[in-house]
Amino acid sequence: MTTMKDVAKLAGVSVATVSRVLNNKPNVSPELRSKVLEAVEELNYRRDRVARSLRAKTSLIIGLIISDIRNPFFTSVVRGVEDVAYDHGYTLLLCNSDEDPAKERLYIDIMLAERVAGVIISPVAEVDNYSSVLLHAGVPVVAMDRRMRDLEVDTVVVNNVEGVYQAVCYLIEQGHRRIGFIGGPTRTTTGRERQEGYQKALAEHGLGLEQVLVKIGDFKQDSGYQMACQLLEMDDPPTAIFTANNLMTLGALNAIHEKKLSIPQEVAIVGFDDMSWAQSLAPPLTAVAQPTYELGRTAADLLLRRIGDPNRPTEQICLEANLVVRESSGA
Amino acid sequence: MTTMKDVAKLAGVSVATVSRVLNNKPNVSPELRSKVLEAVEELNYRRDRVARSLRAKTSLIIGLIISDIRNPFFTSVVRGVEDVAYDHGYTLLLCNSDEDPAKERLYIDIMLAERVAGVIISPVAEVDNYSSVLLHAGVPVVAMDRRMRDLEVDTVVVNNVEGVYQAVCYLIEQGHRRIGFIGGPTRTTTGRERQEGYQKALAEHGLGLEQVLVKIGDFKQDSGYQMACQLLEMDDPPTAIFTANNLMTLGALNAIHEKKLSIPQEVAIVGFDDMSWAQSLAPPLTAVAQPTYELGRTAADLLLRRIGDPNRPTEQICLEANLVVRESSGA
DNA sequence: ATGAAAGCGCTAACAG
DNA sequence: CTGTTAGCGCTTTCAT
Repeated sequence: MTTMKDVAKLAGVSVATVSRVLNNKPNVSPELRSKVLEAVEELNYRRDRVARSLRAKTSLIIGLIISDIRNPFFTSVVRGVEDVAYDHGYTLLLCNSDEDPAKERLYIDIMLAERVAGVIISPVAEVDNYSSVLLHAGVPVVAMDRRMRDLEVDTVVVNNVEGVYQAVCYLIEQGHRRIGFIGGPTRTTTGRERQEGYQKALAEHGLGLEQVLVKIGDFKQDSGYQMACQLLEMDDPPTAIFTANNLMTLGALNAIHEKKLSIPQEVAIVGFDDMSWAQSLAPPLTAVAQPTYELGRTAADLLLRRIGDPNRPTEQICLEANLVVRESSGA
Repeated sequence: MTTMKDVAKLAGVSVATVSRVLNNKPNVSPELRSKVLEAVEELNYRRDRVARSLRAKTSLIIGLIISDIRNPFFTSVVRGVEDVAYDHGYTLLLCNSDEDPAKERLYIDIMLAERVAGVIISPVAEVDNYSSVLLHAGVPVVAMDRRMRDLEVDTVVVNNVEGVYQAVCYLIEQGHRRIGFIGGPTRTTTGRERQEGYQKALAEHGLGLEQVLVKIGDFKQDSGYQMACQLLEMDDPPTAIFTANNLMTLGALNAIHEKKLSIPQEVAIVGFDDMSWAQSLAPPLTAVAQPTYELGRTAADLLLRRIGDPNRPTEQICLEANLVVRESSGA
């Protein structure tokens, strides 16, 4: 492995000069600069990022802590983050908290130990967030998809309330009066805000909130299935169901198919999060589309901007979601 | 930030002893060990992984280079890798080569610069692989999903030939004689092997290979759509189509739906890779299921074993795929 | 504008 | 069994 010392020797300069050139610092004469660059080329020198990180007290790594890497929603988000990071020379340290606070904590400690340049996190819970240790250590943090309470951080989320509100209004306009809701954990802002959108739509149309129609799942496929079964097995089942994320939608669809109910005639369904296969479903799924890739890009942008200027005021960005009407919601 | 020096001072020992305790080295008396542990606890000390990496010449990071993070196939694979890595204290440096050799190269250089403990890669191409520089630098490498030629590395792949063979045989048994094939890039082993399975099935049933029925895409959704359109617009279109990965299957389905052809009556379809939404499609999709999560776990296992013993003979593992028959392939 | 030199926090000889 | 010490490769004062 060639080091800066080798480069310096070949170029006939000091290591300090090599470092200056490599970091695009001023105060290097053009001649020496090109000499160094030549030597770098000739030796095929690759700067050691670990040594750089130790000395500079920060790395070229961005930590990304998400709650379920298997969810296609996050996949697209990760891609957005990666694209921006790549353009700026950063690489991603990917962590899967798996909705587990202990795992999230451990990963946050690792972020610190790896001296990452910053962290983008989709927090497991809204409060009691261990992310504060990152902030105290001076590590930039961006909350993505889910907000964090009591913590002054840059944030980018989707307008969940409005997205669900639109969808449920649409169902009501289609004539539905009993609309089941399969939500996510209330410890997350996404879980609570989506439920809020549901309640808002009902209230504005003078429909009472029936607690029995509200089921809370865990954003995973199986809970969508379980909750849908509960709804459909009621004496007076809902004529429509809204599912608060993509995986639970899939689970609910399985339940509906299993019971051989026709969509949307016997039960209509609208899901949060539009996926690439939504239009190939039977029937094509009406869904609330969120700008997933943009969410990732925006989070990375916010982080990079804060890394560049740690003292700028924090920013809260809310991206809009929009309803894509297909056939599962009724004619 | 507290350092080992602080811990040593509080525990009344030398930094060497602290290091020994933290690394579970022998030759430390139980008393000192517990004293150190106490001090670590009290100071809430977190070892600096960067300094450790610089000195130890290796990090606790595993590099993961895949070709498309947005493909749900890789998502599940990543999860498998992550689970194993997490259990062993490693974290993942995630890189998305995007099927771009230049990006793959750049990421490989970064792996070296970050002194990763090892790299799991799903190579963009079978030959001319830059991964050799990793090997030369002594960095353990595992090829995953796709093989690398001319390079002696641990490898874990899926039995593509057999998987496709089964599927195409099934279609033939259903009475199909003209079966279209939408394949992947021939620079990848997955692309070539899946085509091989198709040809093998035809040959064994005495059916000639019609080049006009073989279309090569790029494993992305749009190419599945384009190629399916080409097939369906022929004067004498195939009565069945096999698509060589999940995204192209989605694209082909869109083409079929657009042309209002009924599945499987007017055209049957079978895809490679079984996804969670396959059974919710219209009609439920017959697919070749690969053990994606297991693929990731196995790759991580192989890598960890090589890190533990760099001189062990390389291992080639082939996981089996199996056909899941649903309705899209005909009665 | 350039170079010499002092560490960043840790591990691993080496010495005792 | 324990401590002292010499770096790992780089960035960054501080002189010049």
